[in-house]
Amino acid sequence: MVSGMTTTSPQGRTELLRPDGSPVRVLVVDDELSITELLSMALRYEGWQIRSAGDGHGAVQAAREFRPDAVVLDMMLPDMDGLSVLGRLRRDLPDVPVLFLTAKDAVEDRIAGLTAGGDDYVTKPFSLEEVVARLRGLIRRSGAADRRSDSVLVVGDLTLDEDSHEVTRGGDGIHLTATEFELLRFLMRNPRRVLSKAQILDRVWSYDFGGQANVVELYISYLRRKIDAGREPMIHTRRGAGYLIKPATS
Amino acid sequence: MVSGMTTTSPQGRTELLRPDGSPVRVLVVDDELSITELLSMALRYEGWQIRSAGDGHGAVQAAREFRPDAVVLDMMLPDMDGLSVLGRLRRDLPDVPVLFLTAKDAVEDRIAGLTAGGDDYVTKPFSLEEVVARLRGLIRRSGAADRRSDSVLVVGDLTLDEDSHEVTRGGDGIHLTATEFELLRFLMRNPRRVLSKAQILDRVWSYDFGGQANVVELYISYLRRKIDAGREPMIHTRRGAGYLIKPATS
DNA sequence: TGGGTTTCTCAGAGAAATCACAGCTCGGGG
DNA sequence: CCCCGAGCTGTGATTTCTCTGAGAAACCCA
Repeated sequence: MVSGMTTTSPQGRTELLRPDGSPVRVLVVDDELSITELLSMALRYEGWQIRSAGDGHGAVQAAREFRPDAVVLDMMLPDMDGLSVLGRLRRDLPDVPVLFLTAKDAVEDRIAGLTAGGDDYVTKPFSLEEVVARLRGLIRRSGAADRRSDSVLVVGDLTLDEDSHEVTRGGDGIHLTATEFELLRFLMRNPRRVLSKAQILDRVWSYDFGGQANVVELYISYLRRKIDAGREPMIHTRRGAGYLIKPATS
Repeated sequence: MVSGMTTTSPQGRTELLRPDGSPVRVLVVDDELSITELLSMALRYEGWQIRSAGDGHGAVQAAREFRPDAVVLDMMLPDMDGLSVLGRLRRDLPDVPVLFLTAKDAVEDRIAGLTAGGDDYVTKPFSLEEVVARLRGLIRRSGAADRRSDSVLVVGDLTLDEDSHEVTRGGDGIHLTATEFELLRFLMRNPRRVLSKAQILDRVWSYDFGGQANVVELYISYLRRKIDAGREPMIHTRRGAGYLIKPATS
């Protein structure tokens, strides 16, 4: 394995690697076990190496020995407030990018200041696609990952830019809402693979979504109107199994 | 012998092996003995090494010493809830993929996040083919077995892709329904082997199927129309014994 | 606060898949 | 050569799945 290249995950997605070819390391800090579990699972699936901590002190200690390339940090920890944790993390790892997890009603301007340095944040409850995407962005921009693997997904004549959120089909710009964008990104990250409605719901909707399963059908319908409208369809239904996206010409 | 390759079993099926050539290990956890029995038998038949447990504590202990490559976990256990079991399993085996078994009507009540990490689930009552297929997928993707073993079954000029659910014969795409797909997959995983109607019924239909036995004949008929239509037949009847599939040229 | 946008529920229409049933075919033993 | 039982397949009823319109509620930005 050549050092610092991108390789292909079992899903056929490209994954980030460090310059020496070892997997990217991410530290997950949250006091709710179910959240660290959820995130660890999802991030491991990206091919990353994960360590988790349940409080501020654990986080600082773990950071010191694990030396992560990125940190996911809940702002509400039992023992220390988020800013203190951040300060101590930065003492050991000055350049590590941090993805903050905050409650929806948290003070926005506080966060705004924090993310000024290139960090980012998501509000709870989040969707896994969102967390993974932001984290990928942070790691990519921090330079921890070697290849400036580009942020554009391409399937056939359809493109999706994860940075600018621009989507085009056959050169024409297409406006998508946030949810539509997340759904399309998930599909495009798994081209030619059947994704069940349950999988989609798990990845694209927030982990506490308790609604009707047919939102997936609904959003697939929206996407088709925008992406496939009057063209060779790229989004296909596998009745009883799920949906998949693939280039029109095949 | 290259490490992590696939090899051919005495039956002619390709089976997953661990990098060191030893059989894949699977832990089955369910409190209903009939279910663990059923699964153990089916999975042993795959050439895998099986251990089973009837409750959460047993599962955790078994995982610790057996060190399985995958776990089949019923979400309804007498002593602990599924998430706790999962948490403890993950503490010892951070990367082990898990196939969850859930009641059909429990689907709404939050499977959330379960499939998030690349794990998967099936609802009870399940068909054995479904369980085996998902488990194979999980193990393949987890990297416990050879990563390059792709997901395409080939018999003669007939191919079946377990990821995209695409089926082709002589290069032509063929559309199959969910049940037809499962049936063909079972046949193709046992090429040149006679499979009795009872075996087929047991593997492809749910274990609580109570219908007429001639559904198998019916679906064989459907399959023939689609894959043998006007070609050298690949699906053959062994009167009084069952059916088998084999390459046309032989 | 107010209007446009987005998300989501609900429900009905329509399509597709599954399966029971029944009559027909075919192969092989006597 | 006939008969019987196993296997095949057409018909159609029923169930299940999917799509989508309509509208309510939440949200966002000015």
